[in-house]
Amino acid sequence: MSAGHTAVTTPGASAGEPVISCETPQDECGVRDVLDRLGDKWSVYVVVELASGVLRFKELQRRIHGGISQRMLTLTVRRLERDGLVKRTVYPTIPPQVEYELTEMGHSLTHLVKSLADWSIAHRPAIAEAREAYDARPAEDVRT
Amino acid sequence: MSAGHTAVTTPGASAGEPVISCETPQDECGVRDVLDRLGDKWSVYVVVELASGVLRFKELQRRIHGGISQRMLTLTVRRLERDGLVKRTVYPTIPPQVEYELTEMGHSLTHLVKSLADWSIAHRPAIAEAREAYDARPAEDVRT
DNA sequence: CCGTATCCAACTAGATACTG
DNA sequence: CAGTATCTAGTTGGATACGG
Repeated sequence: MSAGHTAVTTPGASAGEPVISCETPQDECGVRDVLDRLGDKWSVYVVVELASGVLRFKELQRRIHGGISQRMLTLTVRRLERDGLVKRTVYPTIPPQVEYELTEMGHSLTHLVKSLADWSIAHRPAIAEAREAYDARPAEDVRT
Repeated sequence: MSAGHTAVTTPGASAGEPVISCETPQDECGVRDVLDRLGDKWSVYVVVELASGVLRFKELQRRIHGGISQRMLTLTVRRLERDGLVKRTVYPTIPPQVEYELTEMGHSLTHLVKSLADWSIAHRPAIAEAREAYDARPAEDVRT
């Protein structure tokens, strides 16, 4: 609670009262920070996989189903490590062995990821429906 | 609760127990859906501004401080409209007038945005510290 | 006023090859 | 095993000009 101010009221009401307000609107109360971290293609996958325990590089790569390349996995874990969300441990053995695990802060992020997942699952049908309705309309259907 | 299964345990513990598990790991319990929607540069800003009420196109553009272009604002509100998060109302007047507002679903999203903001604000100092520590190290400091 | 169309710059990500 | 280097393709976003 040091930077920026955030306030909410019940969002069920259509509009009128402020739901989110920031003293520094430029950086959106800092939401942008998290989004930049989670918005890329692979970070969330890595966090989710590491949520259940320590993993080595190759094992981590195998578990990510989309088929992440070595390069992208390296970039992703490096970013997460730099932000203090992932701890990287190198054992100078032959062959080399590197282990990755979430830090405390990284684990706290899994809460957010779960919230996102829950919201997504809950609203997926509604979103799919909205998309179909939108895509199916005659293109001049933009009146009130 | 129709697609995918999600489960959590307390994430304070270092590791071991599953924190998040999915039956369809490929799409990460659907987190990817939300992230794709919120991960772009402007969606969150639009949602935040609309959270406090109905706005016209130009007014919306003015309120977004990063200086969003007409093009990007159009693309962003169209995506949000297509997903059923934003309602677009056209008054066929001269000059034309278009109003944007959050739908119920859109308002429920502001909860998530607030969670993201809170987490970001709470951990921003720790992240900044981690980055400095990471950037300041001698580049061969990768031992245990 | 509210867009759409076009062009262009920047960034992201994949494939591949090579190293300690 | 765990990367790094390089090259290339695809996507995103900004600037600008024009249309209803």
